[in-house]
Amino acid sequence: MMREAEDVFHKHLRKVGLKHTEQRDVILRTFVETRDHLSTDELFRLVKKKDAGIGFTTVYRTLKLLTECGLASEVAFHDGVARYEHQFYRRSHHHMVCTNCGSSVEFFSPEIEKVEKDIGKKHHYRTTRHSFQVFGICENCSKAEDNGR
Amino acid sequence: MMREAEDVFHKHLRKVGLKHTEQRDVILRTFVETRDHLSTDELFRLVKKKDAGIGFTTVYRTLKLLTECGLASEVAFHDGVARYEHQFYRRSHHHMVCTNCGSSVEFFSPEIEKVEKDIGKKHHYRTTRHSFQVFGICENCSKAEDNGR
DNA sequence: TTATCTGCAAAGCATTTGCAGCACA
DNA sequence: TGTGCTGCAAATGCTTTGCAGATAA
Repeated sequence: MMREAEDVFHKHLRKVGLKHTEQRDVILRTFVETRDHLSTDELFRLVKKKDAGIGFTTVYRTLKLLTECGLASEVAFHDGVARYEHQFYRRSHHHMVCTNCGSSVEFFSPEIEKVEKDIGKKHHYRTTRHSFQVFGICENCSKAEDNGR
Repeated sequence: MMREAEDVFHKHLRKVGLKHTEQRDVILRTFVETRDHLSTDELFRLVKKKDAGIGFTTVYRTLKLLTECGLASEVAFHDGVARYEHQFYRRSHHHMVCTNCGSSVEFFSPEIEKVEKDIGKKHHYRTTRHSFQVFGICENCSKAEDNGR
């Protein structure tokens, strides 16, 4: 998986005439090996542990590159920061976020894909993507609330 | 409709011990009579046409108040600005946004409500709301693209 | 009278960009 | 050898807050 991600990334770099650098590789590897929804800043902190010399700007710009070549995609948790997750070999999925503690679960829902298609057809839009998140309170937080009473 | 919106707003103000001012009324009226998805800044510009003395901050804070009492709700178009729409007497609905020209259409989809409920139950979340948007290219922009070739 | 409101200006914050020196090809 | 890269610092753009004078109750 890591190998293939690197392949995709390096091909993309060559294709658009950009260079292959040590920093970009470190950032890609850190991103792919993390199973989470990272903000630019969170990824930056992880990258710094491996190579303290890499700056925020480089992480920020590399994340854009990863998004361009389809390795990363933005997910909106509506908490004021952009988050990214890796899209390598992953089925289309969605997130449910706990508005109390910020934890999230992923789920798959073919119905949603169907709604996108149907609505596009109905209104003559050529749809490209959609965004769907569910918000609520997770089991743990619900319990904690009850105990607090 | 305007009358009822004012009622809800004034009751809310009294309830939380806030005052009824001319500015707040102008902002409410402007907001309710506009059928659109307004950013704070857009609403501010409309309000200024009626009363040039009203400042951005007041619009911003009043929009928060309207959201608190359920008259407004935030919609995410993912373009970096917060947008609001009025919720008075409106069925739950969603948006499809053209990523080229920014225009949008509204649609209703009971399936989405069902998915929220089902997923919440499955993962033991007490769901409170969800966010769903479809993105694509509208008919006009598609045509314009074709003509451009 | 007095607590709240208003509008200005300034602060916050995440994101983006300009630039001088560095590194890959 | 030269174009692109890096990281710093500063700019940007939207959102939020502090404050002194104004206003509703």
